[in-house]
Amino acid sequence: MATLKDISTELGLSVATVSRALNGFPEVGARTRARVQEAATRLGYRPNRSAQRLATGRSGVVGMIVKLRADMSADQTFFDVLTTLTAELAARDLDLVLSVDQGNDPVAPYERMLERDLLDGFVLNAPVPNDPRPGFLRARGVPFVMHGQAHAAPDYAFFGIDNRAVCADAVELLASLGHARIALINGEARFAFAEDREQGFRAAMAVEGLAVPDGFVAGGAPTESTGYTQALAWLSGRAGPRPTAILCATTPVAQGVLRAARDLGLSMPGDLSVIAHDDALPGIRPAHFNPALTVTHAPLRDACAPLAQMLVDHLNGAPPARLQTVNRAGLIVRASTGPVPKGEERPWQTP
Amino acid sequence: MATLKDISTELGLSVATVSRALNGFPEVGARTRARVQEAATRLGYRPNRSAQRLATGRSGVVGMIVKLRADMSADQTFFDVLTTLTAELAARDLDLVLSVDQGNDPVAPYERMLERDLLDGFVLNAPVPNDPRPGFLRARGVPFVMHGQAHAAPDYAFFGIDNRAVCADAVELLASLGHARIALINGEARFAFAEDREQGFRAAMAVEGLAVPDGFVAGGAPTESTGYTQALAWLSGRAGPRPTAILCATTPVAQGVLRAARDLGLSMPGDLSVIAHDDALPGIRPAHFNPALTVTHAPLRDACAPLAQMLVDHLNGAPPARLQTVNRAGLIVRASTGPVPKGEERPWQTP
DNA sequence: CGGTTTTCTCAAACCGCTTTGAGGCTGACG
DNA sequence: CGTCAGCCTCAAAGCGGTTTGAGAAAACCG
Repeated sequence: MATLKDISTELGLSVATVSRALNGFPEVGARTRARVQEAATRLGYRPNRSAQRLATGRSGVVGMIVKLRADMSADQTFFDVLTTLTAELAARDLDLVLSVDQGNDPVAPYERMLERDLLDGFVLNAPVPNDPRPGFLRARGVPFVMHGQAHAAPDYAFFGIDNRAVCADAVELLASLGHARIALINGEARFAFAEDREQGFRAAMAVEGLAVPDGFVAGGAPTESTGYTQALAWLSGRAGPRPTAILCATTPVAQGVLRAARDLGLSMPGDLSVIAHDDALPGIRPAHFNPALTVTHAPLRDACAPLAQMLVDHLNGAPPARLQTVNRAGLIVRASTGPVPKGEERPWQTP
Repeated sequence: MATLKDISTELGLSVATVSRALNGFPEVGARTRARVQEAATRLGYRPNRSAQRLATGRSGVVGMIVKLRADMSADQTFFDVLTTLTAELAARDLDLVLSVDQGNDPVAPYERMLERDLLDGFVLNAPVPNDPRPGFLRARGVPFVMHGQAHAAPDYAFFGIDNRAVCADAVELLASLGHARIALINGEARFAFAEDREQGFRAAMAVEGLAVPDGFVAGGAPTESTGYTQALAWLSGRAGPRPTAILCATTPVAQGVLRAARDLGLSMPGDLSVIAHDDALPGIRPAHFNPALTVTHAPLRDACAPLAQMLVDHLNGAPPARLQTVNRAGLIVRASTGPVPKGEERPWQTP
């Protein structure tokens, strides 16, 4: 493997000039630079990361923590982000190293990774309310970007979607179709996004003048069985009048809801409207559900390029508070939503 | 952050002595070593990885390629291995960096990663017959370990299970229960493990004197729908006499088979015996299937610690041909296998 | 044409650690 | 007491880059 010195002797230049030429410094002449670059590609020169890091203090490696549950499984959505992010970072000459963690202390794995003394920064995900990680990393002076929005106006770099709007848009659509009894199967309550969605849901329902009785906002793991179980409970009518529409946190949840409705002999959207938020995970096709699923659509994957770029900018000294993006999910109306069933226009009684 | 030099000046020693004391070299006296270690902990010394790497020529980072399919999804089993492997490597002071690839050239992504000049070695997985990767990496002098066994007696380090025995054990169990019409839903034919399993299956059937007509060895993606579709085809009886037992490549496939059998009103194990190979993926509980699934059991995860250790040993100069392990899957008999149904003991006609 | 900028290039220091080769000190032995 | 191991320690040379301060060459100026 060719080194700077190889190039410099080859060309009769000093290593300093070669280094500058390659790194785009202005002091080096155009002709010299061209010669150097030609020689570099010809000799197959690749900077040695360790040497670069030693000299600059930067490694070109960033980290991410995989949170494992007790059963050793990880969040399915994590891997979609992981793979895309890896590719986006690689395109920007950054490598991503993983670390897995099963513990309860949210910052300990970050601390351990920092001790390995390899990382330039972190990508965080799945923020929770009052997440301790940003404070910890800022105190250590470690750059990071957050996937997801924990609070209004954080002072760090993040990419998120407007989770209040996700539910508000869905409620607005359903209300315009005459629905009054709308229930929500939210994500796991401990995550910030779920908190935001519930707020958006309740606010939009209030705007429409609709009640949300206790028990018709549920939460749980983003799985088919969560949707099935919860929908069965609601639609059996034992908990009071059936909802005429159900909002689902994810498309697998919606699959469960659809199955429950089918099992109960309900037609869609005749008897029940279903709408879900769609993270656009690979291998799940809401458009091919039966009926085709109406969704708010915001591919998780879309966050990766912005996050990668933010992290690069941050590492290059950009002020993190400037590196913030909030996307809005798009509403895609398909066949799973329709007008409220005749005779079911009555809202729930306010408790 | 304290450096070696800080310690050396603090103690009036040279950096060389301090380095040796800390790294356990025999030339340094016990008293000196104790003093150095005390000072190191007192000053909070941490060796600078980059400097160590620059000096030793090793980075402490190994790589792995994630193969993405056209739909951007990755093999589910990959992530189970990935997380466990990451943890096992970290325990041995190695970091794992990923690279994603969607191309057709099997070695190109490895080449690209090598160009980044960051890696000490690779972990490969999912070998195919005549896999070109080992040859490529050996030619480059890059250490690697393989998860899975591509051939009899390769000359590189690998960890695998005896895939012939997986099917042979299953066939032997079923034959002992009187089954004669045994079908196989194998994994994707392009992988080496599937080839081995089919060989094991056919060999064991031959030993039992049982025929395997065309069409009763299928293959496909390791999914529930593969199992459902294939089982439906076989069990409907349109393709000839039903099999009385079905071997499945994975537990999700078995789930599909169970569903198909239920849909057709078949009882298990009364009308049909089912057995699967169980990779022990998190979140899948064959013991809780209905009926509880008989399996050959070999957690993919079990490969990770041996692989990590092999890679460490290899990096430390152990001859790779010595670093080979073949595990044997355990047979766990549960409720999905039983005696052949009365009147169904007749084998298929040899074609 | 001499003097001053500007432009380009270089040698050398440095990052923090490992490793080599040499030398000083100790004690045992003759 | 002189000598020779053996034990300990040291200075110094890398590892492969980046960065500084200075000098040489070229361009500009009056």
